[in-house]
Amino acid sequence: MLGSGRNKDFAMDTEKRLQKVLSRRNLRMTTERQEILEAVSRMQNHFTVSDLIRQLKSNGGTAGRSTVYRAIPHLIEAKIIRRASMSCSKEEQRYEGINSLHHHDHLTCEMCGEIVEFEDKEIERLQRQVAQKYGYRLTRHFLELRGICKKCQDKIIEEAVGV
Amino acid sequence: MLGSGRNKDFAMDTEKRLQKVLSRRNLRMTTERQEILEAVSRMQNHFTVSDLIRQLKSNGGTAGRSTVYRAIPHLIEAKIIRRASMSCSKEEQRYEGINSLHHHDHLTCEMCGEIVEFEDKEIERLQRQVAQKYGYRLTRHFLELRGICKKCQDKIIEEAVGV
DNA sequence: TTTAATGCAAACGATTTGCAGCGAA
DNA sequence: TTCGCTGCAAATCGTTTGCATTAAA
Repeated sequence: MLGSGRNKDFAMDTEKRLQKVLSRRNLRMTTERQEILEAVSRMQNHFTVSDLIRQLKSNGGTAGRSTVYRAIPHLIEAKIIRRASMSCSKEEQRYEGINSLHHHDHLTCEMCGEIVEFEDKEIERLQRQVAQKYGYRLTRHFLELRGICKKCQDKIIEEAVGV
Repeated sequence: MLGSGRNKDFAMDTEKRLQKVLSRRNLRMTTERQEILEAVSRMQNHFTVSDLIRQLKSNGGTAGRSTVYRAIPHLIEAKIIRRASMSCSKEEQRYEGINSLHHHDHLTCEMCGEIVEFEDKEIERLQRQVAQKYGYRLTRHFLELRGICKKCQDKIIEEAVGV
């Protein structure tokens, strides 16, 4: 039941999907929310709320900061964006657009901040297996690997050896 | 008995490790930091800074909130505690004591908040494999599965069916 | 003695909220 | 005409920081 329904949702364009989520709760599609959608569609990689607002303003948008914040839960529910990093508390939350069914997790370099996106079906299968083992129905997962990328490893070695 | 004996070992062991981390940076072991260690050793599961302070105060400690916050990075560096949850944005950060080398991840119920700790060597092997594939040296990972536990699933069904 | 550590209160910064006017349905 | 939506400013709240004082080493 979930499968084909979800595919259909993804085929719908983002405005329609947001519309659907909104009307399900008797909420309204406004010009501000359209501006926000437009800005999201223009964002390339990961972005913060501040990034999004900058994009929105530079495109003539007038929506305010709190309006953007108020829109985010709906955008997430409509699967238009998702949280992109589990970064710890105080940092500004990062988001990313979802433009396909292609799910991925992140591998972050702790020195330079480079982010590699990866997908591992086997890890996801094992996650479902773990949830099942404890009687849980899995709704989502957060996986972020952190490490040191090749370049930064080289940099460390250079500094140590002095070459 | 066993309990207090373990606490003592934990306390002795941890004090040494903290000492080492501190002196490496020319920092000092103070009575407040000992109080905090003591409180950490008394915490059972996951805890917030507020929980920790409550424990500390109830045990006669006098260390203030900012002192606890200032101690946390050192406790983490000494591998005495670690972050326990990827809690999103505003929630108070959760920590947990590390009393053995036994590593685990978390499976959280999104309705009742129950947390199951699990360990999956195979998932960890695959994570290392992913990091290697991109030339990264893995330093750590954050994995949190979220879902609905069996009890809450039953509750949902009861409410829907009206039994 | 030196200088890190402490408690307090004020500051921070991302996010949320109260409110009075505005606008979609 | 409804109510939900908006911008604004003020409020939250976990966390950090400045400062004068205290206390390890």
